[in-house]
Amino acid sequence: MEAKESSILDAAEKIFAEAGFDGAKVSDIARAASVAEGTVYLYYKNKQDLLAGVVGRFWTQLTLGAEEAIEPDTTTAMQLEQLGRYHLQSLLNQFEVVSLTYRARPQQEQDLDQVREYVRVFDRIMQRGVDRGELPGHIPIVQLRDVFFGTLEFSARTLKLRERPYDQSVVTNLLSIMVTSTDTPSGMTQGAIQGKEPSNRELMNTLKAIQKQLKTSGN
Amino acid sequence: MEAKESSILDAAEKIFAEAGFDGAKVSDIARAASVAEGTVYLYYKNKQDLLAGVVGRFWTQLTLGAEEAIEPDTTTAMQLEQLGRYHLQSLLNQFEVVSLTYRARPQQEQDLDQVREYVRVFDRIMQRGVDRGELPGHIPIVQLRDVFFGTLEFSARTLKLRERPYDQSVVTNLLSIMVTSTDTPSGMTQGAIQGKEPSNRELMNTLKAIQKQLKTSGN
DNA sequence: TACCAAAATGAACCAGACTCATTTAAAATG
DNA sequence: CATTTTAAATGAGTCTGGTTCATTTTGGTA
Repeated sequence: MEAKESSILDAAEKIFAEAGFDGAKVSDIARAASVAEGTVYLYYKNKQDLLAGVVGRFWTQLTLGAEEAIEPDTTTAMQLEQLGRYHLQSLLNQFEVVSLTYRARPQQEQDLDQVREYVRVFDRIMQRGVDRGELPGHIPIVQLRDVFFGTLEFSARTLKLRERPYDQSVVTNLLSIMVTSTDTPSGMTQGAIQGKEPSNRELMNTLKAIQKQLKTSGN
Repeated sequence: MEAKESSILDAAEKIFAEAGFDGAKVSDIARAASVAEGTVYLYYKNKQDLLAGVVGRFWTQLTLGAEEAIEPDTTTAMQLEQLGRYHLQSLLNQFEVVSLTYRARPQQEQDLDQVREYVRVFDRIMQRGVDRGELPGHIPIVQLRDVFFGTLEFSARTLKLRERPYDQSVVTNLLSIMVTSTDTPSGMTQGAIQGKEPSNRELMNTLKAIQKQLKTSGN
C-alpha cells in the first residue's frame, strides 16, 4: 500500500510538530498512523530518516505552491514579492515543520535535495530579471539568495517570538533594499512608461550611479 | 571547584562539535572531562541543559569579542562593517557550535538570553546611526536586524557548503544594500565633505526620493 | 483449497540518559 | 590532631525508547 507510507508521514509530521524530534516517540507515531511500531521501519530506516521524509515532503510541496504563487508574465520585482509573501507566510503557517529542517542531518548529504529544488525557484526569477535588465547586476545572485531567504527566515522567527501575525511590510522592505524598488504592483509593465514620470529603468540607472558614487566617495 | 564546571563545558563543546548532539554520549563527555558520568549531572540538569551551557557560553564570548571588534568613534557604516566581518568570520570559525544553537530548545524560554544580548550590539550601533542621521530611517531597526543576521547566517552556511573560505564581499554587498553605501572606510567622517563630491547625506536624500518615486510610479 | 511471497506485527533486545545509595574529600569543631 | 559534619564525586543499576527479527497475517495465484 502506497497510501500507508503517506499516512505514516502524516502521523509523523503531526507528532514531530507537536512534540519536537526528541520528544516524539516512534511508538506514538505508529499509534497515530494505526500501524505497529515495526511497520514504520519497513518504510523508513530509522527515526532520523523518517524526519527527513517529513521535511522533504514539506519542501517539495512548498516548491509546488511557490510555482503556483508566481505569475509568469510580470516583472521581476513583482515575482519576487509574490515569492516573498508566499515564503514568509508558509514559514509562519508551518513554523514547527520548518524548525525540524534543522534537525535533519546537518547540511551536506543529499538528504535535503528538496530544499535545493525550492531555492531554484528564486534563482530562476533572478536570472530572468538579470536577463531582462530589471535588476542591478552588481551583486551575485547567490548572495542575494542568502539575503532573501536568510532575512525571511529570521523575520519569521522574530514574528513568532513576538507572537505577531504575518507582516507584509517585512517583504516590502526586504525587496525595497534588494531591488531598490518593489511593491510596484502589476501596472509597472516592461515597456509602458506613462506621463512625465521617469521610467523605472531610468531611475534604476540613476540609482546605480548614485550607489557607485557613494561607494567611492569616502576614502 | 569552579574550574570543573568550565572543564566540563570544554569537554562537552569538543564532543558535541565533533559528534553532534545526538551522536555525543554523556559518558564520552564525562571521560573527556576526566570526571564520572554522574558528576556531569551535578552541574547540569540533563544533556539538553549541558548543550544550553555550551551554546550560551559561546554567545557570551561572541558578545565580548564583538564589542572589542568595533571602534566606538567611527561611522555607523564602518561599525556595521566591523560587526559584519566579525560575525561572519565567527560563524565560519565555529560553525559546529553555531549549528548546535538550533538544537538548544526551540525559541522562547530564556534559555538563550545570551543570543539576545549579542543582538543588542547590533541594535546599539543602529540606534546610534539613526540618532546621528547616518541611516535612512524608513525601515525599522528590528527588520534590518533580521536582514543583517539572517543574511550572514545563510551566507555562512552557503560558504561552508561549498567549502569556500571567508568572503569579504558578502559583508560588503550586504552593507551596500542595507546602508546604500558602506565600504566607505574611516575617511568618511560626519561633517567632512571634500571636493565637489556630493555629501553622503545629500546622496542619501536623493536616494530616498528616488525610492519613494519608484514606490508610487507603478499602479 | 493450498501455496507462496510480501506486508505487518509486537515481544525482546540494547544503547545510552539519568538516578541514587555509597564513598571520598574538604571544612568545621573541640 | 582526632572527630564530626557537610559537600562533592562516583559508578553500578534503573528505565526509557529506538531498533531488530522470528512469527503471523494478508492478498494474490494456481
